[in-house]
Amino acid sequence: MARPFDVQAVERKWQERWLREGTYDVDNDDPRERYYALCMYPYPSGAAHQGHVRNYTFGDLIVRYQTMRGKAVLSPFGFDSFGLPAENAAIKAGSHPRIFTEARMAELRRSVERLGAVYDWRRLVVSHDPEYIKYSQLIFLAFLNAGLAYRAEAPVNWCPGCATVLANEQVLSDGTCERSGDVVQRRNLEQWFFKITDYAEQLLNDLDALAWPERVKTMQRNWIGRSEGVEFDLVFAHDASRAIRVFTTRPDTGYGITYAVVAPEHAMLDELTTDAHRSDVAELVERATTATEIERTSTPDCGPGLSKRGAFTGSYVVNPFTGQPVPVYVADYVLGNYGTGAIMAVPGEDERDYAFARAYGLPVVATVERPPGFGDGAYAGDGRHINSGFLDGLNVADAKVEASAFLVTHARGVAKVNYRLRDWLVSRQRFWGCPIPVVYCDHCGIVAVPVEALPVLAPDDVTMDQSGQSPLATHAEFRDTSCPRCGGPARRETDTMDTFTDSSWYFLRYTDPFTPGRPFDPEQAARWMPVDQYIGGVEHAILHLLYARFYVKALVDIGLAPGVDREPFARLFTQGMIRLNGSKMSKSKGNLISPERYFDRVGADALRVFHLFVGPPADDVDWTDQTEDVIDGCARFLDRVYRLSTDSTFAKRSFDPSLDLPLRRIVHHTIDRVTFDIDRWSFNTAVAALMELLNATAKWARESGVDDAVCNEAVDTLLLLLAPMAPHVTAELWAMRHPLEPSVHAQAWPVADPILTAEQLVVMVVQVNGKVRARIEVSPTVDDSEARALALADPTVRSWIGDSEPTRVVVRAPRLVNVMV
RNA sequence: GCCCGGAUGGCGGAAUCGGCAGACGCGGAGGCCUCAAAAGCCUUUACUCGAAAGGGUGUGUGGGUUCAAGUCCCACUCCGGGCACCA
Repeated sequence: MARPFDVQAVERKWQERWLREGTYDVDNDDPRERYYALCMYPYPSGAAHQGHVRNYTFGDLIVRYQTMRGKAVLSPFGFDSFGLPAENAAIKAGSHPRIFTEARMAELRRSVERLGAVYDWRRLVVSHDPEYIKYSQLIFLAFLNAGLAYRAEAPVNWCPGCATVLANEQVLSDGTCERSGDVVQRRNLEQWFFKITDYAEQLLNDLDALAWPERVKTMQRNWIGRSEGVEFDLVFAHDASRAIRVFTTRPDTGYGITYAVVAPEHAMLDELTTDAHRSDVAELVERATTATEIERTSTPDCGPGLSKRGAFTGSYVVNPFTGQPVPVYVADYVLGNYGTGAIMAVPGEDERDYAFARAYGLPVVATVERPPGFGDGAYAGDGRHINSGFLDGLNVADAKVEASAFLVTHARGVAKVNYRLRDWLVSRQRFWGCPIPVVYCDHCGIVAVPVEALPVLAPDDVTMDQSGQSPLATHAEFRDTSCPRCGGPARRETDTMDTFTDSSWYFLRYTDPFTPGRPFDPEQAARWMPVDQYIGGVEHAILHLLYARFYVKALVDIGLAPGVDREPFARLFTQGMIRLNGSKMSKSKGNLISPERYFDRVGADALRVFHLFVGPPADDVDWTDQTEDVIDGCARFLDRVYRLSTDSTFAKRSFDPSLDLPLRRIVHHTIDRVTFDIDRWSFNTAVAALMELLNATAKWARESGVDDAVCNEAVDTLLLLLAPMAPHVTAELWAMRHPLEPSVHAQAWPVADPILTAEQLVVMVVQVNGKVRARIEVSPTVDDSEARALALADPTVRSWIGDSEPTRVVVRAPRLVNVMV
């Protein structure tokens, strides 16, 4: 494309100036109203891809727009620089992850600068920076001190591909690792956990007040999975002093308990199992505990597969409602780590119990009346209770209340709330992460590394392989140490922390990376937080966004962030993903379309306008054969802006209201439209409005000649409104037109004149029998009877009505009249 | 299976409240400029009947409410995403 100016030179010039002058540096004592705009800090995977471009284009638009609105905008940048890909790449290259990572960081930073996105680089935060490590460890120790970090043996998810354990959140629903795709195995290992479950209730309740996409909030609610019910005892039939404890959300169905089930991991399984059934039970347990998640969950719900998934223990417990003994089974459909690990089974009202009962020939009792026409199977809906003694005739809600009360008095019952959410497993058997700052002493046990000794840094000369133990464990000099408490021989923890711990507080560090000796000054953090606008991909809906919420609440509670809002992100926007031929564009799929190519060919401004214009920001973008043409179209639009702004060949004339007022009205209407659209994140229509303004101004200048003041108002307004979207070309044109003024981005956002935005004439639609038959220009203030008279007097309308009298006339002045005949 | 989204011209999309469907752009067609091309500029472009004036049809499918439905209600189809033995 032949361009009317040297795009590359202009973009380079302004990028250098913004960087050199620190245009978007903002001090903590800035007196203006504060605004914190943040894109999720990126994993440094090298030069930016289109997903980054889209993200930072939106973020930069907000930063520049809010600055023009007169706010002190905090716009920081950083890198989530710890993590597995760097470690794996380093193993492959025989190099150090730091070398690899820092090279990728430099590439990404270069891309971001070439995009023209502006940041306060003084606040750069990097996960693997020793300062950041120090404070990540300080926070870990504070959690440990507060009882929020603990070490426990538990069945955990082991990924053979990554050679490390994973958090539940990192295992996909098909039982594979979200990163490597390997089938995750279950292992019993001693690991570090964070007590996120202490915050389950708050994490759930506080979602309500957040201005987040409903979809993301729903995902978090489902993940937390609150359920209310009753925990109570099922006493052994042969020994009333012993009992298994069960949890249920349907105490009302208690008369329908026809058996009970314990999980294969249940502590009392051995006690329950009689000699005659010992081998069957052992076989089932063996199968269940060695099975991968996939095998355990992929078996069909009914049919022959089920016969392999449960076994009778030989014992009986008593149904507290009927007093009758019911058999106790062990089955893998009951999970050891939810509720009490044991259930009362009600096949009449629970689908899983029904399938199991069918497969094992267990009785099914209906305790809730079925609606007419209901066939076989479990019925989970509402209805009158039947076969239920004192509960008969009650609906489900009322019966729950009565049954719960009964269990409280007769079966040591207590009301109980359970969550699906598990504690966050944070230790990783990998090298490239933040070391966990504790030592193990034979005398003193687990001892925290003293704060003065932080940071605990991993040595550089470590052999990294995928043996399954932490690479640090093989480094004797690091591993072997002395106990900070007794001075005796001790061993360092050699696991590192999940990288999601780093991304759980970086946004706090941004608010004050300046005060020495502390992660951040709580006073500064409290002033900037919460983030006013957080922008990122929806793939973090549960992982990062849940962990960060937990961190902030915990940091406030343990005194590290007093006064800081308990929710980190007031508004969240999740952008759509970019697809190429139907599949997500990603580095791992190797189907990236490099932004660099477009920076070189059409410039950053054109690529930015494309990402804004292509569709709603929340929607996915399909990168197709047409995309190249659309990007060229965006470059063409900017070229037209350039030509119009620099054209001095239009015929000059003096002000003429009939020629100039219509254009001025368009200009001021456009100010309102663009402002409204940016505020509601409708960037595509904001760009369309600017294209319309450009077209209208060019047509006006060409056809009627120009009055200088009117022309300048139109062009300058266009540049101001376009400045957050296409910062380079607008900065250049503004500087050419106003060499003595501050730059376009330092100007105030324009405000529309209400007199000019008020409508002068309205097109009133006249329908006959609901079909548009005429359009009449009317004053916006016409009342209903005038509108009706005007409509009925219109010759075209008359011809459609003919001789007949209208049966009804609906008038909505000044917009519409509908005549029925 | 459950829970969320979505379906509008050849394509991406627009349409704050139930009130002109298709803004804006891409692509296409025609024209101007040019020796010619590129670039630029202008006109046109939902489908359909018609020479035209003008008419009819039209927002995934089928019903409904309404003077009026892309928009609201009911049922369904397809596509995308999330969750999935959580008792």
